[in-house]
Amino acid sequence: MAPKSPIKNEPVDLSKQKGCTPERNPITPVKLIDRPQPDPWTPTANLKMLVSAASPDMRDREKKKELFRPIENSEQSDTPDALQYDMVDDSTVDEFEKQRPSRKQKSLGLLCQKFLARYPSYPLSTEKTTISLDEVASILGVERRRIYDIVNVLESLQLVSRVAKNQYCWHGRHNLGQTLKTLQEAGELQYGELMTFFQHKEQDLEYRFVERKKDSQDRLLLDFSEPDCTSASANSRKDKSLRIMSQKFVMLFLVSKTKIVTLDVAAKILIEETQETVDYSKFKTKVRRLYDIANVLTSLGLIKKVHVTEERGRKPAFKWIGPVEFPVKTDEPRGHSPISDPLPGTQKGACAPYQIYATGKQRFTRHASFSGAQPCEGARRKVSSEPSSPHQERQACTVNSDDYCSKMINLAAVCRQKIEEDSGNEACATKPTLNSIRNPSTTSPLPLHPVLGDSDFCVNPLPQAVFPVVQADVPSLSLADEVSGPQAPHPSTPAASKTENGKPTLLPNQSFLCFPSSSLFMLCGSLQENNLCETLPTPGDAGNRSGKAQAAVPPAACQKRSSHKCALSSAPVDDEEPAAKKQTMEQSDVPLALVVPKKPFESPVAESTPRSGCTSAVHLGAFHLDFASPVAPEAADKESTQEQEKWFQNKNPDEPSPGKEHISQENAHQPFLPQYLYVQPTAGLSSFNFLLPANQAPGAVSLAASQLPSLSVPCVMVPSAALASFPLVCSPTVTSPLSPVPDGSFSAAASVNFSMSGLASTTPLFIGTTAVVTPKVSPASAVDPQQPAHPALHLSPVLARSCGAVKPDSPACMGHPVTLLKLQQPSSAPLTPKSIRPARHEAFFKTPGSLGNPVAWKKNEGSQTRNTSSVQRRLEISSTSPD
DNA sequence: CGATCCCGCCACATT
DNA sequence: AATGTGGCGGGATCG
Repeated sequence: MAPKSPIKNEPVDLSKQKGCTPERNPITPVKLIDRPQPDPWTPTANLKMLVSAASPDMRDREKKKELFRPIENSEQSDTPDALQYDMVDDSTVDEFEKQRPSRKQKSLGLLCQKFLARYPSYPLSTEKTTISLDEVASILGVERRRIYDIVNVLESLQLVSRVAKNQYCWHGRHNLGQTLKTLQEAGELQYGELMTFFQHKEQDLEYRFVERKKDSQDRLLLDFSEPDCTSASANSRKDKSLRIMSQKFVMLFLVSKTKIVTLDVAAKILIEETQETVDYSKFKTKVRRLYDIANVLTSLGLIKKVHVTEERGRKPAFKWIGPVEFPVKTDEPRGHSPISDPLPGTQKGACAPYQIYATGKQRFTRHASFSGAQPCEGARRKVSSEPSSPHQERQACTVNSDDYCSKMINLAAVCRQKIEEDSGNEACATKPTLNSIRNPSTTSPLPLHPVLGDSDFCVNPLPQAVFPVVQADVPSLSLADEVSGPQAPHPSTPAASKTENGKPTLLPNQSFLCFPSSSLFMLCGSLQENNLCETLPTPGDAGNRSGKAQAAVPPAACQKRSSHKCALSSAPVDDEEPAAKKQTMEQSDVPLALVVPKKPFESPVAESTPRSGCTSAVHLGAFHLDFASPVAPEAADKESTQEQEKWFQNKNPDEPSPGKEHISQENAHQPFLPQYLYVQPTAGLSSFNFLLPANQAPGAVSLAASQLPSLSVPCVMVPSAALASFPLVCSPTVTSPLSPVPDGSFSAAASVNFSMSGLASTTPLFIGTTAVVTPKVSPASAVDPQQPAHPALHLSPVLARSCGAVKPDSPACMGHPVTLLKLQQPSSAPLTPKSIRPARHEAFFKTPGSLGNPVAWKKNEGSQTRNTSSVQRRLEISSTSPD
């Protein structure tokens, strides 16, 4: 085997440890050749070579479809093949060149495969494999930096853990299921609810993500990190974004119904507050990182590349092919649950180990698992970091509170200002920007986009498919099940169909259900729960309960980790405590979404289609688009890039974009709208456009109750999550109009409402057409981190109340949620979305139309029609109450 | 030309 | 200060 195909060898370089300049000249074959030759071949080296060589080849082959998975077991097997290939290929010099380490050969994905090939997927529990970064780097012939990329991702999934300085401990996939479960739970908690509920789109998801992201993400991260790597926690902030991003990214998949996530969307979601910076460049950077992560995940056989075709075009996306939900959390683990089918390939082995694992320990509580899981590291790091914890924790409750708070505060301040200013004008638009910036920013998908956005949003398509899908998925989760099951069963869909003209599906969407989402529970606290349950038909009480439990649990779990930190985040959550409030507060965001579009679980149909990726994919795409293109109105023409940039950078074309951060505020201030306010979010991606009727003043609040019902529908369309954050003011008038807006109009909506009245307390409302919003942000005034937005679906009642009543301090939150629920349900049929829906739809449609916004609207309309339908729009209201 | 993403500078963290 | 980590984004490749 002499063949050391130089080329290949080169990369490999047995030689040495990092020292070897890996390849500064990758290209030049000569050098390559030289290097390799000189080196003595060690067995390892050969292996390396082989592997490296093979990998590419293999990869190519497989590439066609799936990625790899090949290697795992077999280093050996690969080798042979590799050799052969090499031999053949290499035979000639030319070939060398060819093969020369093309980019592909150097790809992170390939590198990761090589890396993984070195270790058993399911190592014996007893043995512990330590990984030396330097060693691996040298073996694989890459710079250490690259290894970090791989290891960080693996660490996020707990496949490895850092033991010490250059040392990592290989755990293998034993815990993978657990980890994924945990992530799923975490994701659900944070975003999940929405997601679940919302079938449609990911918009929701996105929103949620965005919104919540901050908090939750952080939390999650913390949690994980703590357990695993404490360092993270200890580390400061910066912490390994890659790790965090990886977890978040995975969470997106796990929470996603479709299991398909486009890069755009993911990037948006992941962009955290970043506020200021938000520009396009940031987005690009995020995308780059996602590619890195995706490559590793692909190598792990957890995802695969796919393309989502949208109207506009196809977007790159990734589909989760790893184990899918672990529906039941608890039980599954044990047996082997099948968590799923893991990978298509052979991997099955995994299962076995899995089982074992499960048996072994921790599985009980998922939470526990986390915490328990990593021994080594946790210990180490934690120790270090811990100290401060108490302190932090406290705040933690607030969670990130600092950040949050600050943000909130800022927002509030901004809002106020705006309001004031606006007041002058009258309309008060709030400014989304702030929020957006901070948190949510990322997301806002705006409907407005000329191009995509709306339509996507609207989701025309989705409706049917989506729902079904959702349902299907949802069930898996206990919460979901509960909720959905009971409530919505059929109604929605059918009803929907009826109602709407053409789109039945839409209806479903539109209709909202009240779910007792986990969050709800939380929010409601004990009180709520009951109500909820009652309201909802819930099929199974148990279900509900479970739901609750879950809800409660998860957080706890997350937090659980021994670490204090965890506590922080989770703290509120803990079931134990009565402090429902706290929880609520903290999570407020999350839970909020009370109302959800219904989904008929049961409908078989839906199930059947569940995954239809297409649909979902589409949706996603749409979302993406939105995000991406948020550009919207303004930039429509411009290139995408530019557009994007604009978005990010410019908030509004019209408006000057101030500086980054502040800008948003400024924007808010701006009086723009004569009639409507258009707000673009600065923050990154999200660009939202809001149109608010200027007319109404904040006073609108009045609407409240009475309007509620009606309102819900009409007014606002808020696409992005971002919106959520913003406080909106509705104009009463608008609402009233429920009427007619042409559907076509798009999602965009008009929002309206609210008066935040002042803002003082301001409760921010969010209205999402589709989505929802989670208003985490909302707290305009108060800003508590906690506050939660409640997603009220309906907003109406809630809103009204909240608005009116809203008091920041008061625990309104709790109340709100409840209210909401009631509202919907009140009708006996919660479901009856039908009746409602129609109205809403119209309203929505009309609204926009009526609103007519400027450019944005136009664009939107043109592009799509959002369909009203689509999403149901939910309004969410967040009341922020604060404190 | 857009999608990917390698490469390695450089800042920050840890030792 | 040295070394470990890893954010980040320019710009090369790929398709």
